[in-house]
Amino acid sequence: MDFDEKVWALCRRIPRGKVTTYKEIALALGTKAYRRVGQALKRNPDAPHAPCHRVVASDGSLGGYCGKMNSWKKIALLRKEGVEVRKGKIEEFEKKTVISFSSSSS
DNA sequence: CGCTTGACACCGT
DNA sequence: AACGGTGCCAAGC
Repeated sequence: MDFDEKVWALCRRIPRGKVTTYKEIALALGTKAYRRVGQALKRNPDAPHAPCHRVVASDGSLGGYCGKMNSWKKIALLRKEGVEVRKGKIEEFEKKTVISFSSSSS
């Protein structure tokens, strides 16, 4: 289980309608390399299996996974999940940011 | 081995 | 509030 794999694993653990920050993920893995998390998702070999779009920046913004592209389709998808996005920012971000989504399931 | 870069984060101005 | 600079950890050149 590499660091990156853990990241994708966490992403898949994120409940629908909720999001998490790179920071929390990194800390959850026991590190301070927020950037490593982002790169891990970027390299994401399991893209369709890892809802990286549920991972946002600490500001509540989409970050860079699509916020700079015209791939706002993902944003629309987030809204369908229950995550309201305003101008590229998460509504009620602080309330949707799930931290200890942990591995209690299964 | 050392410098630079990177889907970030935080403090200071 | 927006912009700039610095810190974090790892990978690439």
